[in-house]
Amino acid sequence: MTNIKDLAKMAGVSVTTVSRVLNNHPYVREDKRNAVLEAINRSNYQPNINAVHLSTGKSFLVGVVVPYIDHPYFALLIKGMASEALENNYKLVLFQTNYLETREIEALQMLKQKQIDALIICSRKCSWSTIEAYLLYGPIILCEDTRGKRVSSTFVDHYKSFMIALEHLYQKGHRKIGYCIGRKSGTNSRQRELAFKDFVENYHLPYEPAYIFEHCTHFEDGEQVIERIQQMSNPPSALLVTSDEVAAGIVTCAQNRNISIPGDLALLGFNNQPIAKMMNITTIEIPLVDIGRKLFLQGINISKEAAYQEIPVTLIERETV
Amino acid sequence: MTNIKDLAKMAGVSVTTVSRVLNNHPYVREDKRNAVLEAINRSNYQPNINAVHLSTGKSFLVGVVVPYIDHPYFALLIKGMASEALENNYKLVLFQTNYLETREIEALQMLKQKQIDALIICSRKCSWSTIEAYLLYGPIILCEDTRGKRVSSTFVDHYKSFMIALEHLYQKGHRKIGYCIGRKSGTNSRQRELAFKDFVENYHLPYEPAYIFEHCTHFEDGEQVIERIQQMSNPPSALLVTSDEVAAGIVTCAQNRNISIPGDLALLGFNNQPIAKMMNITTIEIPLVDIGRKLFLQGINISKEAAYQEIPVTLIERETV
DNA sequence: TTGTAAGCGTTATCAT
DNA sequence: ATGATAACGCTTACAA
Repeated sequence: MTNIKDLAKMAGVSVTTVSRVLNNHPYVREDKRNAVLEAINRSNYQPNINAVHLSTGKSFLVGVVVPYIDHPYFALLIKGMASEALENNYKLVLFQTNYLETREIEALQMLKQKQIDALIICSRKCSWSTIEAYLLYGPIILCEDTRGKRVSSTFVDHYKSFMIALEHLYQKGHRKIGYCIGRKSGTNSRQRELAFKDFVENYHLPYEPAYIFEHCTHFEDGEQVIERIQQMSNPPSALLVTSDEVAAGIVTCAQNRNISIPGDLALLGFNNQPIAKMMNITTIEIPLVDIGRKLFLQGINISKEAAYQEIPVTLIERETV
Repeated sequence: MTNIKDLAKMAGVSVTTVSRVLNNHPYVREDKRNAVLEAINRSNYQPNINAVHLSTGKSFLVGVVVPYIDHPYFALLIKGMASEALENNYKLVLFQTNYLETREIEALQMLKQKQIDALIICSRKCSWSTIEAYLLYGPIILCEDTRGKRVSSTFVDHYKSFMIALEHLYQKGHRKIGYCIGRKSGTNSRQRELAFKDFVENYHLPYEPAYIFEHCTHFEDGEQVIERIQQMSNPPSALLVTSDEVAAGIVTCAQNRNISIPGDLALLGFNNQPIAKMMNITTIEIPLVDIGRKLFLQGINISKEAAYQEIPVTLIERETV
């Protein structure tokens, strides 16, 4: 493997000069520059990036923490980050955690070890104080409302968006409303639960815990929802579904069992994924790809101040409500 | 940032000794070891991994090239690799290429630059000779049949599996068979096309180019397939669909338009994804997560010889054929 | 068992 | 404009 020293020898210049032409620095005479360039070509030279990293203290790697990669929500977020990474010459290091705290900490450690320049946490299990302890070592960006804290974030106000959705259902005459969610813990989930409680209280509706369906993340999870609803003596008439993917699964399963949508059950999805359009699912659009881009940009922007970007959502009416 | 030198000073030993306890080497007296350990605790020390990499020439990073991350086929492959990476203390660097050759080359460059220890290419656009040129710099693993070439691979014989599927359809009485595929180029696709041609020839069936549907990768692509079929005067009676996701989309769209499955159109999917089970889709099971694991292991195994692992597939009969 | 010192391949500082 | 040389933080002969 030829290195910068070899090049210097071949071109009859110093390593400094080689480094200069490599990095497009000024102050190098044309003939020397050419000599170096030629040496580079002849030798099939490639810089050892680890050496560069050690020397510069940067890695051009950004870590991304997601619970699951094989979930459209996160896949879309990643998509946005990946495209922005490409434009800025960064690479993404992926951490799939399955919501295991130890794996999140591994990612945090990599930040501390300087193997990554920044860490974007799309959804977390670990406590706030854990994260805080690592803030010292590099930017950590979150995809949840962090206003008031010393970390940047791009997020949607899930309280607000849930409220929009609930109000819409109410307008359409629904009084027995439930919702499907991935997990009950987590900042975003708690925001939604709060919205739900406030809504129910506001309109003097009964709070019905059985109307909350957990573990709804994939298409196929729709089946359980339908099953449980069918067993209920007093089932909900409408469901907020925090992922279009799951909403699509519910629609499909409902069709198979001759449950009419929205007649017997109204459905309001989230994200406005392509599948929602195809299946005509009413949904709350969340520009995930765009959020991904913004998250990434926050990660590589070295402004000391924490920034908080709230992303607005919009209701898209289709045929399931 | 405290470094190994500081530790040495604090513990009153040499850097070598510190390095030894850091790496669990033998030959270090208990009291010195403890002194170092204590210094580590006191100082909140964390090794700079880039320095380690430069020194050792290893990065414990493995690159993964996929065209799209937000596609279940690749997501499942990645899932397998990620879990194996975890067990072996490696991290994954993801390259989403969208089948752009330049992006594949970027990944190859990172191998050359030693930023990654190995590169796993799940699906490629670039030519064989391009890959060959980079073989020199580190292991490159492919997810396609590479027998006869000097690269390792884990793959399914798509010719064989397509043949199994086609035969099954034939047995069930189908004579007008078509198939849906992501893209027509690519090693795997060509294998399938070959199988299709041989099959058709074997049974003296007409080769009907219109029965081949390209650009079928996501659920929502099912809609176009149905649309095109409805416009045909002589539509196929059965379809091989190279992703269950798409098959599910076709089923859904068919239901909406009162097309009976398998009555009007039989469907045979691939992969046996969860969605196939839920929607009762007959499919060819391909153990993608397992393939992902094996690919990863090949990447980090430093045997000089190329290894070729063929993964068998099995037909799972359900209700769409 | 321990330590000195030479790498690893760059970039950055500082003379010249 | 150019080049020594130190620095980055670690591992690893080699010596003791």
